[in-house]
Amino acid sequence: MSDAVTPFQAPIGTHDVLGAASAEWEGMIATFAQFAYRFGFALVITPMFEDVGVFHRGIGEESEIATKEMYVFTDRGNRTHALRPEGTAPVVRAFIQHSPTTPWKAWYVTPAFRYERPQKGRYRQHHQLGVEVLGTDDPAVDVEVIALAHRFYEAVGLTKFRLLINSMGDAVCRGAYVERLRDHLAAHADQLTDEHQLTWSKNPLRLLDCKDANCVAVTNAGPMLIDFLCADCREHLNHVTAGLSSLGIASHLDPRLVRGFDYYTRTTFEFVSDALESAQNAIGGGGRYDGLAEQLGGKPTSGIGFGSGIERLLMVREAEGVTMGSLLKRDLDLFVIDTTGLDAATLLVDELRRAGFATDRAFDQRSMKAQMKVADKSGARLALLVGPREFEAGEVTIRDLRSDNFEQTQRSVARDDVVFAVGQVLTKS
RNA sequence: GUGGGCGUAGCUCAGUUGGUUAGAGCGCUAGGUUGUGGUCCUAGAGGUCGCGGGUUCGAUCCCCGUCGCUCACCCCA
Repeated sequence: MSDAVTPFQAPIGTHDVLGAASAEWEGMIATFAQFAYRFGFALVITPMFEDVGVFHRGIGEESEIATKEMYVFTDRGNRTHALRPEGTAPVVRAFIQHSPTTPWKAWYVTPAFRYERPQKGRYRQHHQLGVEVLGTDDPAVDVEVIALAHRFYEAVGLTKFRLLINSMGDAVCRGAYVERLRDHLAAHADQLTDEHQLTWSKNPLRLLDCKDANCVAVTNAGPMLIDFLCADCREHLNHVTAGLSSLGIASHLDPRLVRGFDYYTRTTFEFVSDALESAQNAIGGGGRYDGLAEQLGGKPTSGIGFGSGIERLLMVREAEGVTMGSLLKRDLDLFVIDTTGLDAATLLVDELRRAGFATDRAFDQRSMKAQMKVADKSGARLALLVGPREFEAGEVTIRDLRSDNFEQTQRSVARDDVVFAVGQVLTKS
């Protein structure tokens, strides 16, 4: 006797997508792919894991993600790899490795892994849609990337979201500001929360992201980067906000906006949803990373991108009660019912599928009634019946499953005319 | 990493102040209709009451542990 085996479950913080959710996912990804194509982006696929250095040098060794959230492992060849915690660094690594002509516009859809306790809208494996543009620092590209995100959100039915924007400065002005901020924090360190006692000197910008009232008070009283931008950075930011404005896209300057990765320079942005009560209200974000390629060993190359969480988008869609329906039609055209006990369905289904119709069938020799039920649930427009009578006569019965008076509209056609006949019915509706 | 809530059928949930065979709705299967779905009726299948240990004559219920889910902190998509 074998012992009962406890069934395996998906690992903590991960989830399977199937059933009703799967069409939403497929629709979300297909819609994004369509927008990316429309905006001139091509798909890029990079490995799920990289040398851990790609992320350490990219997102910053002191960042939360690098220090305690990455899935780092050693392979059998003693190489230290990390599962990708985000989408940008690997794409930039690929850019450096292959030197495509610039501007290089790439889009991606990928899982991202972070070891953290799951909660609403936060998982150990989540999925991101995003784009990157390498090789130009034209503020018009910033506008294009942000506009792509904005138009995409609109297309999937979101309405209650805001665009927050800020500038992180560049090599010229950011360093000087960080020193000033550090000095300010040093003078008020006693007012910061315990967990920030180590953070403020190592990564002072992180403090701007804190929601603790005392921290907010301290940083609000201190210097703001927006006031210390060099002339070039200031002009760049002005170009971006003006460009967005000309497209009718409102942006809200948020001088406190900083993001979780160290690689950002100049334009930084985040889309937040007002439809969510929860703490996880960011549906996407990104920014410019003009120093990243160099940090990863490449030639100095400007870059900008954004990423958006699929789980978050679907969550917000639900929270907003989007009524536009499924993003993707996934009902079948045809369902073949075969009660001959022979291989009539096998041949008919193959012919119909080759002709381009979405077609399915039942198995296991079930009764006509049972097969009809399955046909109905499949969402198919037409049922094609082949019973002994049709088989003998060389015919197929076409039944409109979406008609109120299907008895009247049911008719038989010659077996050889089926493709033509269903084509007529399906194109005129 | 820290803290709260919750684990009963595929799903959503009742229930037992500890006591024989644990329930409903939906879903699924079959029949009513010997070749016809969406309505209706009938029947059936499906549960080690998350798992392990303890207390007890007896535990799905009480206690402890554990695993998982969930929410919040932190952080982020």
